[in-house]
Amino acid sequence: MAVKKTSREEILKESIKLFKIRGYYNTSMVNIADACGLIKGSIYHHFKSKDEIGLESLKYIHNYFAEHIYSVADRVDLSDKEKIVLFVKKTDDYFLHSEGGCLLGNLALEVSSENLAFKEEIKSYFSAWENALAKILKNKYANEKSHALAREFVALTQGAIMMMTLYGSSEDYLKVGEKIISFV
Amino acid sequence: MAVKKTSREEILKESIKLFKIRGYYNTSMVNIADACGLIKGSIYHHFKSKDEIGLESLKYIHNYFAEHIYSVADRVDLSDKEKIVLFVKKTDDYFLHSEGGCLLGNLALEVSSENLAFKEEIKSYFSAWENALAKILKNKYANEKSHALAREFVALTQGAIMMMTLYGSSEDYLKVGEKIISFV
DNA sequence: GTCTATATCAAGATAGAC
DNA sequence: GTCTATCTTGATATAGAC
Repeated sequence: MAVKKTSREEILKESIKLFKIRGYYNTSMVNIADACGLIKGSIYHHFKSKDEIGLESLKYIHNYFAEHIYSVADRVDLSDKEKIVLFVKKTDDYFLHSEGGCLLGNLALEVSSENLAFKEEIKSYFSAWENALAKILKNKYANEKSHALAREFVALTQGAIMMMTLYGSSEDYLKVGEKIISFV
Repeated sequence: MAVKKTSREEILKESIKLFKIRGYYNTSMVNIADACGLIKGSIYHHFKSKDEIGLESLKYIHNYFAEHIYSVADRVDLSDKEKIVLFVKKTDDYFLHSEGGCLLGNLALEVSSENLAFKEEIKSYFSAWENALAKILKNKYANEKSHALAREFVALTQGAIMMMTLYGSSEDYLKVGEKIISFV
């Protein structure tokens, strides 16, 4: 909840864009510096390494989802149906405007077997996503069933984002959201 | 159908393993050469560039799927139910023993927005997957519905592979196959 | 906080000996 | 077909001036 927009946050935002589109290893400190209107060396005043930028980028997105999307599951002023509709709407708003797909999903496949810290952060992000969905499903399904459905929806969403990114069409992605809603 | 195992194919097989686990950009010519018991420069006798190895790797896997898995949809000696069961069994046999997940799915997220030739090959692989599944579904569902279901299964499978790779558990992945079978 | 300059290393790729 | 040796480029990262 920082009031003042920090330079550190600006660097993270530009890095996230680049990591999603170019991939992590294929994004250089020069690419990041260029996007920020800085020179390569200046980035090291804000971050001590590229890996730190990578990990902070993952945490930044995870934090955004936790604050703005997963939190919907805890709203006491909404019915379950309203919760899932809002949840899906917010997820759509994010991914339909996120060039390059899902950072955490992308790096899950590219980096996670090489970098344990990245891997743990990515697992934590997906687990939180599952838990939030399961919470909304719990009044209608048993606990285990809720989690199984939630896991399936997360996987389906990631697969749909992959296809949307690859084919440049959001049509099938949007049907996933409708499907999730229909289960509540 | 080459009788003699070529050195070129050996290099491809080692490269595919490395690309899946380490990622494309993070795999160097030295990594590939080491895995083949060669020295870096020797690889260039077989391939003119790393990008050629990458593209040939994608085609190699695509060809394997077309020959051994997608072809099941054209079997005239099997019922639709037998086809889908065999299709899923062969898919499972592949991915349950494929450390690092699906090469084409991984590179879809890492490389495809940077390399058009890779992107086209990856799209072609997923389209062929969808077409094969849709062919098996066509006797039970309308053409459009068959393709919509097939696309959904492909996306769900890719998402499930992502989660299987990340969490190291095949439990949820296997349920996807059962689900596909239940639709025929 | 950003710059210039540089250190160090590893990348992709090529030439030519054996 | 594999090797040694080398070229060139670009990577991460650091030191110190402004």
